[in-house]
Amino acid sequence: MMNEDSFITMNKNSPKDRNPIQAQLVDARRNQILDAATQVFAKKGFHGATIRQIAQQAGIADGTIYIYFQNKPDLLLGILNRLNETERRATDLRQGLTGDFRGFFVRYVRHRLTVMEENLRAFQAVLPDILANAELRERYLREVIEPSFKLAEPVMQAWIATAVIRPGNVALMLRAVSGMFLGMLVLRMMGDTTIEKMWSELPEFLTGIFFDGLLQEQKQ
Amino acid sequence: MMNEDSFITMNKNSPKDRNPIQAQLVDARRNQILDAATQVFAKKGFHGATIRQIAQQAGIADGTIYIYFQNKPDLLLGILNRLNETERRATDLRQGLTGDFRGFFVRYVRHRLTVMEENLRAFQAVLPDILANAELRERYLREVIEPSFKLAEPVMQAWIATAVIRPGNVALMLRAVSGMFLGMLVLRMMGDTTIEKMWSELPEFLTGIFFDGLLQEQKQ
Amino acid sequence: MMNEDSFITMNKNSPKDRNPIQAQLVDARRNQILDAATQVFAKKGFHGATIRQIAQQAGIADGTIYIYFQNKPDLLLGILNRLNETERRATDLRQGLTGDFRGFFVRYVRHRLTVMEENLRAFQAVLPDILANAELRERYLREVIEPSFKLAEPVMQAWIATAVIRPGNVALMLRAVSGMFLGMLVLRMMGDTTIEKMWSELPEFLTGIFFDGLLQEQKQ
Amino acid sequence: MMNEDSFITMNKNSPKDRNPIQAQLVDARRNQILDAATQVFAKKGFHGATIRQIAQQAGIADGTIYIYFQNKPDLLLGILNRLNETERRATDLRQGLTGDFRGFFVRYVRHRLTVMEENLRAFQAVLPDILANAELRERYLREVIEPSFKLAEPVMQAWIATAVIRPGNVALMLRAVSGMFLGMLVLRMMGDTTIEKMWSELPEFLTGIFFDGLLQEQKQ
DNA sequence: GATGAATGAGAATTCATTCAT
DNA sequence: TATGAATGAATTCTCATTCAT
Repeated sequence: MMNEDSFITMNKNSPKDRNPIQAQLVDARRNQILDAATQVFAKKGFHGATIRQIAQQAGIADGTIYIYFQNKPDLLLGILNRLNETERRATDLRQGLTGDFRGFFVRYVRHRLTVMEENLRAFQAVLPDILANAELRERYLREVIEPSFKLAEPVMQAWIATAVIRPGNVALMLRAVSGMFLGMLVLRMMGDTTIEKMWSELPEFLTGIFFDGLLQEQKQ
Repeated sequence: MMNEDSFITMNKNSPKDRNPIQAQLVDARRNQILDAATQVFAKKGFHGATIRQIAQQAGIADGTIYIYFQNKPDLLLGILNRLNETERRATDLRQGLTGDFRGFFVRYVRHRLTVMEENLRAFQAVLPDILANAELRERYLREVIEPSFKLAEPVMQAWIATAVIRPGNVALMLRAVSGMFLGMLVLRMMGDTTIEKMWSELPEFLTGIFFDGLLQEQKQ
Repeated sequence: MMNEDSFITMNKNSPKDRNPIQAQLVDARRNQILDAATQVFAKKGFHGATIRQIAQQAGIADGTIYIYFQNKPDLLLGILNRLNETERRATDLRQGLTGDFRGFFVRYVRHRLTVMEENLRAFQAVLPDILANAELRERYLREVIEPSFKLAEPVMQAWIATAVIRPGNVALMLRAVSGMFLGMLVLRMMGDTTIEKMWSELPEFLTGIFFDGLLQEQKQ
Repeated sequence: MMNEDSFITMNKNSPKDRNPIQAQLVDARRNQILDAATQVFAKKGFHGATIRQIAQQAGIADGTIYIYFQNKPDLLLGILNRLNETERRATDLRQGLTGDFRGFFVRYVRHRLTVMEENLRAFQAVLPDILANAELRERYLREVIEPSFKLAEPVMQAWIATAVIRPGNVALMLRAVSGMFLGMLVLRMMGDTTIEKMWSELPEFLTGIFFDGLLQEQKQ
């Protein structure tokens, strides 16, 4: 568990660990820059954005960015890491193992979608280049997607074991659920206004689909 | 006088005369270039790719590309349009209005996923920059996504009217279904091997979810 | 005299001297192209103009131009040569040697200015590059300016000899007169509207200056 | 809190603080670049010159030019403006309103011609493209030529009012005088050696023409 | 640490010219 | 002769990154 975490988080090895105030200042500056980068990347895309624009958005000089980040791609990684951290926190499924399953599922979906909405700009900044860039893609897969599947799998297994959900290909089920989230996110990023307007109603709606399907129950 | 004039102005091979052959040649060349662009974009991303690389991949000179496309972004739109046409030509939702609904749905999903798989490289080449670039995003939304929703909406309505599927927010249903496709596509583009290996089983699996949900039927 | 002429005029050595109709056609086509080039050069400048624009203006294909001219600079030389021919014809001063001097001068100035006005576009096409390009400059100096000074010098001398005009530096007088023409031309090319509107009154006005000066005659 | 903020936002060397030194440096660099551009334009013409050549001549990197000038045409305008300012600072027509008119005129002509000679390279660098380019032409007319006519007009009026010079079309007189300068300049730019050799005698000579005309005074 | 002027590699694009048809 | 698609050299301009102050 510790191991997995370690490669995700950040700037522990700042030059002066000893000075906690220093470290805080450095972190504040890093976040200030990452906020600016997120804004600009989201609006213009990674390649459309220039260091100058990010510096201006952050209210600092171009060169200052290079004190806190090695290079431009590093900014993207920085955003990605912050996002991953959030993502990780959002993948806490332990509470769902007990109690009302449908209620838990709705709450979980709502939580995920809220996190997504809050980080929409960061996603918009980062996703295109995750898709375009093999290295980033690999990294995101290993560091975020696969770990969260690994986390969710035993939970899903438990639900099957307790006869809550139908036996089946667990891996595929997980991918269907998270793929649905991802699809909604991408549609929203594309500018689909329907999705945007209905975002808060999605949890119930999607839960309905996953629990009951779309069909009329003509079974009797 | 007549002679002189006619001699000067009569161009034997005026563009009109040889239109059909000409048009074929132009189309072939355009496709040759788009194929090359697809390859290179998929490998390097839109911005990572250079016109030179695309020209080399196509086996032509840099300048030739600019005879067929105004500029680099136009290549992207060219790929998009071609994809779009393929899609449009192949999709016929009307057949689903009669007969076995579940069977139709499976076939439809299989068809979509097959098209997606066949054009995976093209999607991978194009999607990141659609997401990154506001103008492309806008165009894609208006010219591809919204029209296809508009096409599918009455079909969905008909299914509700014939009591095949449960009444509900049609717009949201459509988005759930196509979002699911999109999600699967993106997961696959991200390199998820499970999705890749199981791609051919997705149609039945997804149909199962949309028709029956995930839950154990404990309802009675 | 013959020698001097020979390097100014054109395409005598067209491939087929023997066929006079051929030659005429070739000349017609050459002129058609030069007319087009004059228009486009005048509007866009030599470097701003493209072969394609000239071809379109002439209503022919790009490649056709290269049947009649070696390259783009050759078009400029072609225009220059046609202009020089005109210029040469305008420098005929022989009639001025007898009769009413002031009347002759007015007529001469009017003639020059008319020729200039008629060829304004050609000048506009050619002058900038004569000034910018050392080779063209040299050529224009040797082929047009110096010969016409040489032609005018004895005439001026004769006028001094007959006590019509005050003795003085003949070379400078000639340069003052033709420089004045040139200055008017350049001012007009620059777009000065006053000069343009008053163009037809310039002959009398300039003659007035050259004959009487600007001063009030307070001599008595 | 105060501390943190001040630490982040206080930029010791804000542009305002070091304005005077900064401004001088910027000016020096601009002039260095304009000098180089003048040299290269004069030798190769505007289009023949490349940014690289100008940068090399200035001893700086290509990109540096773009810190001080938006683009290549802007260099031309920069040269123009500098010329313009030199001109403007040096020209004072008011002194001519009193005292010896002929003496003033000679001095004025000498001054103009000297300025022209000193900046011959710059003129040669700039004039061809002013003539060739419609936009530059327009700007030069509005921003340089017309204002200087506007400046000189009342002076000329005053000379008429004080019966120094003969009444007449003032606008045309001004154009004749400045057109004469322009003509001399262009003849010299064309490489006429006579003009070049006699440049220093032009003031008296041209004054002679404008004051007395060319004619023998046979009037009595 | 912070600055921002300077760098220069690199890319898109244009266009004169050629040549197979 | 006439065409115009193809060529590819050459050029402008951008921008990530460095480094002296």
